Amino acid sequence: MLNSPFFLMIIKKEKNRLTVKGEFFSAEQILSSGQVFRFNPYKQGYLLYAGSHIAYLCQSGDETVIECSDEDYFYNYFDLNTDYRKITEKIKKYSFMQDALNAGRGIRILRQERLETLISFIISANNNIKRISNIIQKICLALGEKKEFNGIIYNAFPTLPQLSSADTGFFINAGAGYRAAYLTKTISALNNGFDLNLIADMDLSEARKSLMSLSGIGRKVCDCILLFSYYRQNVFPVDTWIEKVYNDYIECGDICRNKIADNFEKMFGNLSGYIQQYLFYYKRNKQEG
DNA sequence: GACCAGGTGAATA
DNA sequence: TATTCACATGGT
Repeated sequence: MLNSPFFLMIIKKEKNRLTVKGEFFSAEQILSSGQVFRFNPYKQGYLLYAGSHIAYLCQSGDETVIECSDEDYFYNYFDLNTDYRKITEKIKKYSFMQDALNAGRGIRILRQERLETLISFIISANNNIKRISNIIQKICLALGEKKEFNGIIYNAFPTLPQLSSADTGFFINAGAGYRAAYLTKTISALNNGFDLNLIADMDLSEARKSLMSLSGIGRKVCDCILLFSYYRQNVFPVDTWIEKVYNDYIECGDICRNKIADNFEKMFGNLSGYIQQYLFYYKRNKQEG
């Protein structure tokens, strides 16, 4: 049992199990916020796959039980050491954020693995989330190590050597389309001295310049990688949904996405990543309903 | 068929 | 520097 450092969230950490309580954790909201592509409904909850790990999330009321292969891994993964009450208190000051906050209060910024995030978001370009998930699942099935937890068989995300065994034809066959060539080029760069760990110590512009030198990584994919696997909270990835939001709330015009991202980042600073996630979730779900 | 989905890279001016 | 276009694929 941990002493929770904040009020509304009670966290219990036991072997292979986390218990989370409070308004700032929603399995449904986290999984459908577009950060993560490997999960599926299972029994009363969801199975979630991350790197070589697996978790079963089951939420009833405001309590979520997470049965998982590694409780320390998922404690960090779900960013449970961060007080989202403090963050949302600051965001509340922006009146136009009220609805988005109320709709997605249970969202958290995940701390995902670098290689998996990088490969996943190269695939995400000009694509939709269902297809992205299918493509990644095929890649994991074919290349990832087979694992077992509590009787559930699953595949880990492939390691770099495992990814390197695939050629462009394999990724086309997995459904990646024209992004297949981006993948093999970038995987090749990673095998030839490009060190993802060095990005963590660079300042933002240097990190961007470096990541964007890889094939298939432009400003938006780069910023998703920085936010979801390097926890750079001061980036504001701008995709088609966020562009709609900007046109709705800020100013409607023909401003390019990079400029929108720059403007949002100036407006919101270190709150950028959080605000981006609340808005993405809100806009995308409202559209579907 | 046209348009869309967590856009990028190359060509062009 | 900014603008324009082609690019796989599956769903609506």
